[in-house]
Amino acid sequence: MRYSHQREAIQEIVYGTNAHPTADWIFQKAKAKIPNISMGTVYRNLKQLEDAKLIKSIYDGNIARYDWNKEPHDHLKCKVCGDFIDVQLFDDAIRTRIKKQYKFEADDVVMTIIGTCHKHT
Amino acid sequence: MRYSHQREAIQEIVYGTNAHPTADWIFQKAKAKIPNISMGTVYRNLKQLEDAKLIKSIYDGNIARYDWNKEPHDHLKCKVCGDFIDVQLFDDAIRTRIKKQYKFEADDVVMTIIGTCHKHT
DNA sequence: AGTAATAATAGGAATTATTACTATTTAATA
DNA sequence: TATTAAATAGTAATAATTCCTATTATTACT
Repeated sequence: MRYSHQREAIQEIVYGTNAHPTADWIFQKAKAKIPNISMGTVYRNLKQLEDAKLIKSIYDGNIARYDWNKEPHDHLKCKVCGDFIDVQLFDDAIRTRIKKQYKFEADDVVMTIIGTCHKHT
Repeated sequence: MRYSHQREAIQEIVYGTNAHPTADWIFQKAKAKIPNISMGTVYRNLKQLEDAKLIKSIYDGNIARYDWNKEPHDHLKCKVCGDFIDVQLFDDAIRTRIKKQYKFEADDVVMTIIGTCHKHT
């Protein structure tokens, strides 16, 4: 993977927030630094960064979000403000047990708790 | 919600499979019964059926699938054949504990294990 | 049964997220 | 510095879903 100014900027943007940004949010931020960057560049680089295990993608309903946190973890999704919050629900032992429990070669456990966060109570 | 022939057909299709069908799959099946049914009708009715708690929707990556199984349960997703399999990973006690563990009013726990099913080993 | 009110429909246009294409630019390196 | 191929900008295309509107069908009320 050859260096590119655009990819560096995109990576910095993802690494600089806990908000689990969408491709469009990243695109808007990137335009501040590189005014004529294009959406295709954002998507291509997000995919490359993910392939290189430098970021992870998660689906929030039907849209992709990106996360610098590569550790196994889960998310709380607030249906009021849309916030996506990192949580560690299980230790690795339980996670491993889940993977072994079924006749299934498990790679990844994706878990999201949907509800209302403390800001709206 | 007023009766409609189309909605009845759509509900029967969802209730008649364990395959967690997509809107398009349901549309194809519905056309066999009602040749001029339209995609908008399928989506509108799936939403109504979900609002009426008669079906549930789940996201498989970025596409919606529909499920007649309204009980709390999780899914194994096979990345080879795309199969989506129902599993009961936790008992209700654990599910309840998860909901209480965070300062978060939790409505639903969405969990999917991604990997390879027994057919490909 | 006949009619009025309005929910639901078909068909198609619009939207949103994402991917694909292509001529041009740019980073790596010989 | 010249060469080469990866990366880019800009734009077109695709896929899933939602929206719009004139027409149709169900229900409620005579």
